[in-house]
Amino acid sequence: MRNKNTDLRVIRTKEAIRNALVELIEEKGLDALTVKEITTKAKINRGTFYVYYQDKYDLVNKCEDEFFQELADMIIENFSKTMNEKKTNPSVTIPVTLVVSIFEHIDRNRKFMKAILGPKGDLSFHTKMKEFMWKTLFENNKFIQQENLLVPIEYLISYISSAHLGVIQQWLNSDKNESPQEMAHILYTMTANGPFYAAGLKR
Amino acid sequence: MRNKNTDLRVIRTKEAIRNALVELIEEKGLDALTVKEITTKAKINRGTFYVYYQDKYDLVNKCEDEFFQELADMIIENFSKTMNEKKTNPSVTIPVTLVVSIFEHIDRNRKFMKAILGPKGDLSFHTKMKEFMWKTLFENNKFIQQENLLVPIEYLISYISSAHLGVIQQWLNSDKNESPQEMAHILYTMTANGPFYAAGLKR
DNA sequence: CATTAAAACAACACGTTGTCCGTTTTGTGG
DNA sequence: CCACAAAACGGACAACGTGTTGTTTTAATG
Repeated sequence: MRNKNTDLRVIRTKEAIRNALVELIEEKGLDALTVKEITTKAKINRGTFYVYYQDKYDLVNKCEDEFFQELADMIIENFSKTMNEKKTNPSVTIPVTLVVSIFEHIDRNRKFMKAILGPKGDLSFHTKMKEFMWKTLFENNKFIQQENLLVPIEYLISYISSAHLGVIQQWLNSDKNESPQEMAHILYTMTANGPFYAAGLKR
Repeated sequence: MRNKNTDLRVIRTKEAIRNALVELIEEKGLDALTVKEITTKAKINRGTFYVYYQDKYDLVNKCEDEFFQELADMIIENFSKTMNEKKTNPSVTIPVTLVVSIFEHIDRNRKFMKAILGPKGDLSFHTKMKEFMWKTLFENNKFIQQENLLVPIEYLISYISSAHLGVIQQWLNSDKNESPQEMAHILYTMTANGPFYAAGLKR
């Protein structure tokens, strides 16, 4: 019995397709690129593309889903690891190490992320990212007490998740390449104390 | 000599095209819709579309540019008006009334804005909005002193503009319909004191 | 009501799409 | 190392949207 997932030809073809996709998104945008262009750049037969994907949107969705699956797996692993560290060093806080891990995972997929989150990328991925951040960072915790809120919760959610996504996009486009640790600290400074504080307008 | 801008047929045709565009963005998204679908829904001949627009992207760009032009005009008017009020009542602050006016202008174009900023809208418009907000709110002012910054300025910019855009999107999708005044206050609370403060986590 | 521009109509070549074939190449398990 | 299943190929197909053009019909305006 042969295995589709280990056949080198399959791996090679799929990789070529995905690399071509990322390049073409950067070059001319997801909307404008065609299946024909993908297969030409990937140097494969156009018919072969349709063996693995229905169309270009099926392709990007599968890439995106894969990213989120790995991210979710990583977070579960990170969570249990942090809990163990907490036993010996109780000062470790989960959210901080979690944010660092998320930035590390984004960094591992930097090319893809830069393309898909860039100005010619996939709008629906933005929404997926915001939803994912919200679910992961705020679901199942007791940080937010409804009765203490000074603003409607849906605006608080939108504010934080959009702000974080915006910072991630900026990070991907910057050349300075701050470390995941630095990025987590930057985000914490602005979210905990407010952008005005971070701008030096308040104390 | 006939005037293209007053001929009722021209006005009717252009309006039908733009209404059809908004509806189709909501229905199936900007990427997926075709010129043929626009003209069918607008009940005009497909050839007529090309008299006024090169393609669907030319159409959305012209709609977007029109929105920004009106917004810019409104802001200039609002600015001089606020300066006059300031003479009799010095407590009036420019940024607050400006944000209120911006929300009012978005509200006047609510259908279009909801579609174009929605999950199937135009990604490049998001960028345009962030750039516009930044230019309008922070250009030519001395709010931010570089030397006082606790985080790199580009991340501060990205954080604030993305957060604000996210709140606007949430507002467009909500049914509760907060007033522009309420929205300006909500945004101020979160930006001045920070999201954590707005969440009741700090004092 | 006559004038004249706008809109409708029809037909065109062109490119992409998605889906077929049958054929050739190639990696893998025995 | 070899046989073979599977993968990749090359080509063909109808269907569809695109952008353009030339002609006819319609309707706003003075």
